[in-house]
This record gives sequence, C-alpha cells and structure tokens, in this order.
Amino acid sequence: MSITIKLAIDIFNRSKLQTDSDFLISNFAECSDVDKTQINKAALISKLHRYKEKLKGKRGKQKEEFENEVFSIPVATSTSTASKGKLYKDELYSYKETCTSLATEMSEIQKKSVEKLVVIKSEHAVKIKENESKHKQELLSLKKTQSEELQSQTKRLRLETKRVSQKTSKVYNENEKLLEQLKVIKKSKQLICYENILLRRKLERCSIIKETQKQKNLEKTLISEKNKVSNCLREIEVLKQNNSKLLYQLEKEERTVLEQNNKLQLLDQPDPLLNLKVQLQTATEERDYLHSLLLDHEEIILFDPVKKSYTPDTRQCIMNITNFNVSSNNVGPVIKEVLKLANRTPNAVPTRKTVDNIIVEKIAIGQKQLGLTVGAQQDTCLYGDETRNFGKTYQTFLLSDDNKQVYFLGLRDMHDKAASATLDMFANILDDISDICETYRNNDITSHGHSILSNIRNFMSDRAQTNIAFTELLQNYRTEIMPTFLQNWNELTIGEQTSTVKHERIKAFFEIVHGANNKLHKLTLQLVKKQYILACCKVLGLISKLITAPLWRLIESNMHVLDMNTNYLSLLTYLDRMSKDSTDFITGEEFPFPKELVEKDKMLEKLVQANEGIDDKACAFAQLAFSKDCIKSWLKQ
DNA sequence: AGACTTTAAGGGATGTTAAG
DNA sequence: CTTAACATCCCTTAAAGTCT
Repeated sequence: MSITIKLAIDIFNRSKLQTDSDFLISNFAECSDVDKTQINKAALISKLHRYKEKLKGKRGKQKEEFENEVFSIPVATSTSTASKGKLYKDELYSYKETCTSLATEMSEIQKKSVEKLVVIKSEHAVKIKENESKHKQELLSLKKTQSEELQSQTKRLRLETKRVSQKTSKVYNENEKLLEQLKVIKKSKQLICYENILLRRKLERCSIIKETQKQKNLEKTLISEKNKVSNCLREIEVLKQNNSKLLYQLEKEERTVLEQNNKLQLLDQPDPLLNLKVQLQTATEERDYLHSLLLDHEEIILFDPVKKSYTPDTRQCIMNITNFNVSSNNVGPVIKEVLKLANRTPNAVPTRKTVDNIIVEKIAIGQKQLGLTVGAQQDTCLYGDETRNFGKTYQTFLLSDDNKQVYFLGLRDMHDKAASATLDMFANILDDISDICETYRNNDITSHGHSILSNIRNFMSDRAQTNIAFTELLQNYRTEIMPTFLQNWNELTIGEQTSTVKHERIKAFFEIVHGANNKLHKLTLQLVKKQYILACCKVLGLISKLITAPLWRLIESNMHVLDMNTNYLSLLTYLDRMSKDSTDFITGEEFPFPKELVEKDKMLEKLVQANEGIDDKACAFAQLAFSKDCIKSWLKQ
C-alpha cells in the first residue's frame, strides 16, 4: 500500500497540532505497511519540508499531478552510508576505538622520539665531555713537550753563550797578555833608549866608527822590535773584530730564542675547542630539526565546524582554482596536495558537488559585481556574438566601458535566430542581474539592469540581418522602459532630415550628435570628407549589392554545382565588359545575375543615386577593380 | 575505424546534523 | 519544528582515451 504526496503532507500538517511526538510516525505506519520502527524520522521530516516547499511553486494541473504522485517513506538503512568528508554518530563509535588506538600509538611514537632526543642529548653531552678531556690532555702533553724542547734549547743556548763568553775572556786575556808584553817591550824600549843614550855617551867617549856600527846594530834590532809590536797590534785588531762578530752572533741567538718563545706561546692557542663548538652547533641544529618535525603537520581549518561551512577564504580559493580549469572533482585533492608542500593538512576538503555549488556562488558574485560596477559606467558599448556548437546556437552579450574593460554579461542558447528571441535573452540576462542585486534595488528607483541598459551608448554588431533587427528592437525596448532616454536618437533624426546623402549623415552624426570621441571616430569623420574614399565606398557597396550578395543567394539555393557554370560565365563576361566601361555598373543598370536576385532596398537606392564629382572617380575605381590583372591578383591570394 | 570504457560535469532526490 | 549546509546516490551526456 502506498500513499500520495497530498496525504503525506496532510498527515504532516495535522501532526503539528498534536502534542504526541509519535503521532506522525504511527500515522504514516498505519497508512502504509511500513513497520513503525523502520521509519527514518529525520529524513521523513526533511523530505516533507522539501515537498511542501516544492508544492508552493506549483499551480493548477501541475499541482494536482504532483499531489497525486506516490510518496515513498524513508526507511532506516541497515548499513550506514559511508561518508568520506564527515563522520556521523553511529560511525563515531566504530571509529572511536581505532582513533584512540591511533592516538595512543601516536603518543607512544612521540614519547619514543622524545626519549630518543634525550638519548641523543646525553650522547652529545658525553661526547662533549670526552672531547673536552681529550683536548685538555692534548694541551697538557703539547705544553710538556714544548716546554722540554724549550728547556733543552735554552740549555744549549746557555752553553753556547758560556762558550762564547769563555772565548771572549780568552781573547781578553790574550789581549791583556799582549798589552803586558807591549808594556814590557815599551819598558825594554825605554831601557834600550837609555842604553842608546848611554851608548851614545859611551860612543862619544869611544870611537865614532864603533859607535856608529854599534848604533846601526842597535837600530836594526829596534826595527825588528818595532815590527814585532806592530804585528802584535794587528793581532789585537783581528781579535777585536772576532770579538764583535761573536757578540753579533750572540745577539742573533738571543733573537732566535725570543722567536722560539713566541712560537711556543702561539702553540698554546686552543684549536680543537673551535671544532668542538661547530660540532655542538650542528648537533643542536639537528636536534631542533627533529623537534620541528615532531611539531609539524599542524591542521589548517578550511571547514568551520561551528558555522558548518567552508571559510570565506577557502571559498575564494576554490573559486580561483576552478578559474584555472581544475575540474570540480579534483579541487579537493589539489588543495590537499598543495598544503602538503607547506607541511599542513586540511581539516576537510570539499566534494565535487560542494565545489559545484561554490561555482554557482561565483557566478552570482560576478553578476552582482556587474550590477554594481557596470550599472554606474557611462558610455558603454554592447557587443554581441553568436557561437555554434554541437548544433546549438549560443548568443553572447559583452559590454565594454570607457577604460576598455570588457564585461561578460551572459550567454544563452537560442532556440531560433529571430531578433525578438535575442532581445528576450538580453532582457532575461539583465533581469537576472537585477534579481541578484535585489537588496540594492529596493533603495534605487531604477534596477541595475535598467541602468546598464540606459548607459549603452553604442552597439557593435556584425552585419547579420538578425543584429540589425535586434538593434531596432533594442531601441524600442529602451524607449518603452526609459522614455527620457532617446535624446540622441531624436537629434539623429534631425540630422537625417537635413541631408539626403548617407555620408552627409555620418558627418552630421559625428559633428552634431555624437562627437568624435575616439581615434576611430575621428578617422571616420576625416575619411568621410574625402571624395575618393566615398567613391571607393560606393564601388564596394555596389559590388556587394549587385555581385556578391546575388552570387551568395545563387550558391545557397538548391542548384547543382555543375549548373552554376552558366552563371560563372555570365559573371566573367560581365566583369570583362565592366572593366572597359563601368558607367552602367555605377548607375546600377546592369548586373550579371537575374534581376530577382538583386535585393532592392533603401541602401541600393542611395547607392545608385548620381553624385556629382564622385561618380567619375567611382567609375575609374570600378574599371580598375574589374580589370583582368587585378582579378588575377585577387585569385592568387 | 569502430566498439567500448573512463572521466568530467550537470542535475535531481534525499539523508544527516546542528543552529535558529 | 525549520532550515541551512553539506553529503551521498543515482542518472545522463559529451569528450577523451583505450582496445581490438
């Protein structure tokens, strides 16, 4: 037995009046053959609420049909749904044990690592102590050996100095001896002098010859004695020199001793201590690194458990990630993977569906921005383009402002190409934007969609027939909703009345109505004043009207390709003729294809009108364009 | 080249939970 | 009780990839 939605909602409404909380379930159990205990109450209530909400939006036949649909009662599932992102209560019990065991495991691991750290620390301390004692021993041994060496060296030096001093004393002694000898010699000399005097006296007394002989002998001995003295003196000088040399050597030795002492002092500097310090630093760094490893993998809060929603930052992150064409399925894993780089783990990661919902938010935000910023922009330009894909046609609407910033208004698929449909789409998009900005609309008199519409100054379109019609419709639409708006158009019609020629109108439009605002406008205004440009334009327009457009119509008709031959031939002969004299082309009296194919409209009317000064130039241009050489060069391209 | 499978994406229906 | 926020399941389609 099954119950309808109408009955289900009826029971639900009645149950609200009851105080008995069991009323709802027992009633449902009665009406269907489902067991009372099997019913999932929360799901049932949630479902009923949803159906009520749904029913509100339905009227008439639709409502009736919906009410009569079968209502299936949610039944408690024996196996709880295994959720990936969140844990539910019944699961919690099963997970609790594993979690606690995991936690104890983790804490044990942590304890172990802490113990390890302690062990490492104590090891380091022991090592440091060992190194210190080693260093001390080394230092002591070094000092001992060095001091021994020093002592032996000083001993040697002392011995040497002793020797040197002994030598010098010897030299001194010798010197003194020599001096004594010298004294003796001097004394002897004196004695000899006395003797000499005595002898002289004797000589005086004795014979002169004998005396002289004796004197001579004496002189000889004197000279020899003198030589002896001088020799002694020389020896003394040499000894003196030796003495000074030895003194110099002594000085040198003393200096070397000093140097050795300095060296010894330098050797006393404690080098190994520095090494030890470096070792200690690296050890502490290693320890800190290990410690930081223990502290890492901190959780990052992406999902606010209090608000039960992802944080705004996370939402923005998701929006930005989807901007890079990451599929909604992969946004979660991408976030996880990137956080790994920073050694963090997210507390939750959105599923595909949630990401999809956030993408919808993104679009809403974009439209809100459009309403607020574009609505305030003056002088905007509307673009439109058609895209076709898989047999469906889509119409895009773009808007650019003064700063050349382009905004994307929206995209809709078109059921048909009619201009009215395009307008409907556009109005639909503007309505959407207005709806999004609902809260702001209450304060404004005009909606944001309307302000966007009223600020559109230009409409850029390809020359597709639809777009021309669309432009007209758009104008009408604007006049409908904004009667004060059409100032520009009124002025334009004034310009239209005063001139009959099209380029005059363009001139008037830029000079009187619109004003040449940008480079393109200025250029157009300048060119439109040049006669040869106008002549070219006339030729191009006529080519389109008389040759290209009819040719298109022919090609698009159901004619067989082979049957086109005659038409191509007539076109060629026509072009050949016109290259010699193209007056008939300019006046629009002659054309290559059947008359029916030429569309007679305002445009053609204006084009074939005679223009003083322009026609002869146009004639020349046309003949140039249709000449065989020119056509050949076209075909090559 | 065609058959078959996988992946990304859209969308509806509905269960779960906790705050209002 | 209502409702928001998130989740899951299911179905569908287009496009890309793989196999035969």
